Amino acid sequence: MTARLTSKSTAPVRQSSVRAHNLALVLSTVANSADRPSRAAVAAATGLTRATVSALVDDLVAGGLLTELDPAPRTGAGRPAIGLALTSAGPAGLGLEINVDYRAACVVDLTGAVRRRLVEHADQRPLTAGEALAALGRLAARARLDAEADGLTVAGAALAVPGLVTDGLVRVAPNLGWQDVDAPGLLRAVPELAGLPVTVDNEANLAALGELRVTGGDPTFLYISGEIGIGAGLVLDGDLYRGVRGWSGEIGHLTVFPDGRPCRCGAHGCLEQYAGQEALAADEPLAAKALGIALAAVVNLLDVPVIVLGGAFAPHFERLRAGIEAELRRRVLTAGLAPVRLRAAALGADAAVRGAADAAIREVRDDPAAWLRRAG
Amino acid sequence: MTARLTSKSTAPVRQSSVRAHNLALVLSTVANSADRPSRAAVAAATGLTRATVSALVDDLVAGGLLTELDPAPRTGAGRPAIGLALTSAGPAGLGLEINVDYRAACVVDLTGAVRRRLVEHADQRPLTAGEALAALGRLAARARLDAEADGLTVAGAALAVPGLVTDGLVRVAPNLGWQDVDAPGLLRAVPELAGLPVTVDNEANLAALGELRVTGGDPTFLYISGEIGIGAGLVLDGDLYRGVRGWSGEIGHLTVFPDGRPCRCGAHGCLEQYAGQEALAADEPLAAKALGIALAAVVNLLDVPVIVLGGAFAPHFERLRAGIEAELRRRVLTAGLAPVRLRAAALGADAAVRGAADAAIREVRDDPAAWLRRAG
DNA sequence: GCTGATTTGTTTATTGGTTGAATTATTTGG
DNA sequence: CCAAATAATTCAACCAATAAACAAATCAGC
Repeated sequence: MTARLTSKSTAPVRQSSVRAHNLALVLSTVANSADRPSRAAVAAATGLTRATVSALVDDLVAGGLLTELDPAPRTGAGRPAIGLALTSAGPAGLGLEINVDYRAACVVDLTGAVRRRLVEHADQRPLTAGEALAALGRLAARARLDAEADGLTVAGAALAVPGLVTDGLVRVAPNLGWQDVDAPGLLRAVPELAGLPVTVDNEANLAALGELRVTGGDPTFLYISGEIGIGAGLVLDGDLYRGVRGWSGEIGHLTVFPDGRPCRCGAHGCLEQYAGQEALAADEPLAAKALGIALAAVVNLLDVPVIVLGGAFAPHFERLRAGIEAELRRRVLTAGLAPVRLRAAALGADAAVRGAADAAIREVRDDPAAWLRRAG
Repeated sequence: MTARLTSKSTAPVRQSSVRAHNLALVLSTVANSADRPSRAAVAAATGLTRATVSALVDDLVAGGLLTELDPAPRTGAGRPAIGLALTSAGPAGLGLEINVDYRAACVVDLTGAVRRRLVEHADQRPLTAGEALAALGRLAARARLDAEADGLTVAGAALAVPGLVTDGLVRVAPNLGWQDVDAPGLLRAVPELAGLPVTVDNEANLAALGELRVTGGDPTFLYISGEIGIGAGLVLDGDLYRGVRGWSGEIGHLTVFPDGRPCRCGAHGCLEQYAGQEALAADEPLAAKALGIALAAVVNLLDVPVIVLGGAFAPHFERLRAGIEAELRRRVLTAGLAPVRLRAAALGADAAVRGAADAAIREVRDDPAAWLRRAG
């Protein structure tokens, strides 16, 4: 079957786009293979011819994205295959996070392995955005040097922040006291990071992306993270849904009890008042019910088959589970047809940094042609 | 700028895919141009060369999708341009709808003009699914013949039903008394419809798609329709989001008052109990508040900038507006940054049939290469 | 230990599709 | 009537995938 490629892009397609797509296809096929596939196996899996796959693989090997494994896995007769695998010495993603009481950096290589992890505990609130980002920049520079000492090349960085992000601008991060901060710009100002592509995103979004890497099977799920606020990251078919302006996932302010407790946002009965970190710590009896009501809304609306509880929810998972599931059974219209699956997050407090690093390396995985061009 | 084409498809890309994409690109560029663009204008708009555009346009003209307009719009010096426009005599989409008290068919041509509209009022509930679909099939056959008399060729059909749809199967349509009905199969059994590609979808989804065509500017919005139940269709960036199993948009069973009135679904406090057709007719005082709470949830979750009230809500729009907007202002976290826009639907009761016809003709617009292959 | 079967990977000619430059066509303005 | 300008077409070159033939490296059987 041939691809349709009728994506909504208004850009023309040339032959080089074909190559770019097929390079990505080969790379992801190798990445998703359990064992080390041969060129022939990749050809069979993708539908491309062996000749084409050979040419593509040669480019990817030359560009340092794939490696040929000498002791190839054998079976039956015939010329022995050459195993292919993602290289662990090529490009790497640099994940960064800035939060209320710590700064963190994380380096992930193309295989998804965490190669470096640096954390500095310190209250960020007394600092200006510029000061905090300068300090984070120093941490990032150290991580980059460390990574390069390991033979890695940092291809790009992504920054996780607890706030609303639009067009690379942190519009507002209440818990940090930030407003309209050009975080990527300030980071790139650090000499050791000059020229590095830097993106910013909401921490819940990136944590969801981190969970995706670990999750394996489910490409569509809602990740809900309880930190100071409650945020959610929605992954639809392996891609983050960010909303039109990047302001999606504000599940903490879903109304669960319309005339309930007043919330700092000005409304009444927000989920955050019943299942926020303080409520959880206080063993608030309504937490599970409130979560169940809010999550049922998400499922009714979006038909999300899996919900992952992360952040501060993860440690309370077993306690909350029954209550949430009871509400889901009652309130989800299609619960009878297929129950919603509830899971605790596999990653802990470092989900967001980890996800940020994944997001950065993902750019290379999704568009290897761009990397090959850069690498020359 | 070149397209990346790194869609998640696991299919290989060949040169023919490039042509398919660029054919669609040219067609949609012509469709979205206010005036009749020349080949040169299309080239400038798309980034393709004039030579390529000429070749593509020739194919589209030969295949009966575009027409050259003799009196081209003139300006300044130089050889006069040949205007291009979608043909109104080529392929057409056949929209079908079956609902509690009527059957309907609708033919829309490539330009989006409604060319035929047939409605039969009759209670469908006493009929079996087979009987109802046979009757609808006769209506569809008539619409098809009428369309062909007008020089149109029906390219495909889409059917709107008030129920849950998965993989072309109507899993359950409570108000019709249907369960696990292979509606496309039964329709194709009608001799005059043999060989026609038929799809099924939920009525709210298709109504949303119908509204998209009329709406013009906003490619992302939530359409909410109050019929017997309350359904919603979510259009993200011009495409319908159907959920993983096609069960999205069940907004009628969002919880608005957790311990409120019992609902036929077994839960308590569902939106439907406060803003359903009966509640609206009875001038239920809580309708606007309930709608506001539910819609605020959607916006917080998905960052949808526009909400369209359709179906039974449209006539009550002015009465409900202030109440809904007040709740949105209170409960949407980002309301201060950019208010949610609320609109009454432009289409009336025929939104779903109309949307179904649009969905059918959309297939041709999105993949003209397939049509050209079929047309020979 | 040789021979044939088998599978992997590469080479080569062909095909399909876009590009860029040159060419032709048709108008306006002086 | 000619020059400038704009539209559309033609044609050689290029790029990428394909199909088929070919080379390489192993196993199985005698």
